[in-house]
Amino acid sequence: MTRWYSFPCKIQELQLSITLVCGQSFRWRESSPGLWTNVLEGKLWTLRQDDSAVYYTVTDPDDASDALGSVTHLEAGDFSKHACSESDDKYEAVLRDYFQLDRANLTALYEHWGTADPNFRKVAVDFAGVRILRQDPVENLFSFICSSNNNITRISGMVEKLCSEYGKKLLECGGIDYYSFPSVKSLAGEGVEDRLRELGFGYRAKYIAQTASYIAENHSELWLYSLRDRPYLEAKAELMKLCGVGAKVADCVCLMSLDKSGAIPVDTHVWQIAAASYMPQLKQKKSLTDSTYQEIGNFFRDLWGDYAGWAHSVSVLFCLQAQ
DNA sequence: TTGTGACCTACTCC
DNA sequence: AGGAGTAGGTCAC
Repeated sequence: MTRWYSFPCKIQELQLSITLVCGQSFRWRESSPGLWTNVLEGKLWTLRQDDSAVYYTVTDPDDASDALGSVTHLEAGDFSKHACSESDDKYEAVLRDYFQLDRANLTALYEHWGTADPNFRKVAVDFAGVRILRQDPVENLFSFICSSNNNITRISGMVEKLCSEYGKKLLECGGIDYYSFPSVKSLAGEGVEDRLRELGFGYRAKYIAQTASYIAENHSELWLYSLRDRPYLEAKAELMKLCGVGAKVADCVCLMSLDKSGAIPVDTHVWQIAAASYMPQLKQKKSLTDSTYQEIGNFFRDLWGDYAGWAHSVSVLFCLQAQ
């Protein structure tokens, strides 16, 4: 029997429907209306929320008693039939960490950004509760190496292939196999580049294989995690030594898995936003140079403050919606 | 330093 | 039907 847990959480602090699919993580699926499913820390999670709480189930493949009780799917009205326990401390701690609920008060941050920036205030109306996730650095890094010059649909498919090809199968549920994200070591194996080429990764196949080999030979996965304890610019410089990791991807990893809340990935959208609404002098620039890249990041950090990277993600949503 | 073009693929548009 | 254009960049001149 699947057990549902819950903890109190206002929608202004966390909106799952936007946060989970706005291009931070490429693995969350809406397995049934209002239910979000993904693998986290080797377990299968399904989340749901209402105005006042987040509800969740966890299936641990190592726990035999769980194996048959997975729920990624509910018929209408099913939810009320499930008993809902208050919470399980260790599971709740995983989610609180992933959503950074104890790190940042989003309501206060929106207030701060809106006060500092009238443009932000307009955006915030439509996009409450958008948070930066605290992702696993390995998954975050390799997913965003896939993102270059690419679209979200294809990126998601590539990440899925990475998992089914090189990850570990955790369990099957509702006819779907769920995998862990591959380790650096498994991506550093023989023939990975050729295989990824076959799977349609294009030139990113080389980036993935080389980056994995480089980390496996010169560092370790722990090294990647340890960048959480280094200053922003140092962590970014380290990441940019990796093949296929330029300024934008490095900033994505800094922001989304290495705790650098001020990192601003300047992609084509951010460049457009900056030129259109904040820095008109950029309109005459033909391309995004290194110095312009830095100039844009510094501008927004100055405007929005320490959590500028978080505010930036909300603004990008507005830009995408406007298209 | 800044500017250009190539790089893989899949999907959209005409 | 099929070619051009493009999508949350990076690397090499």
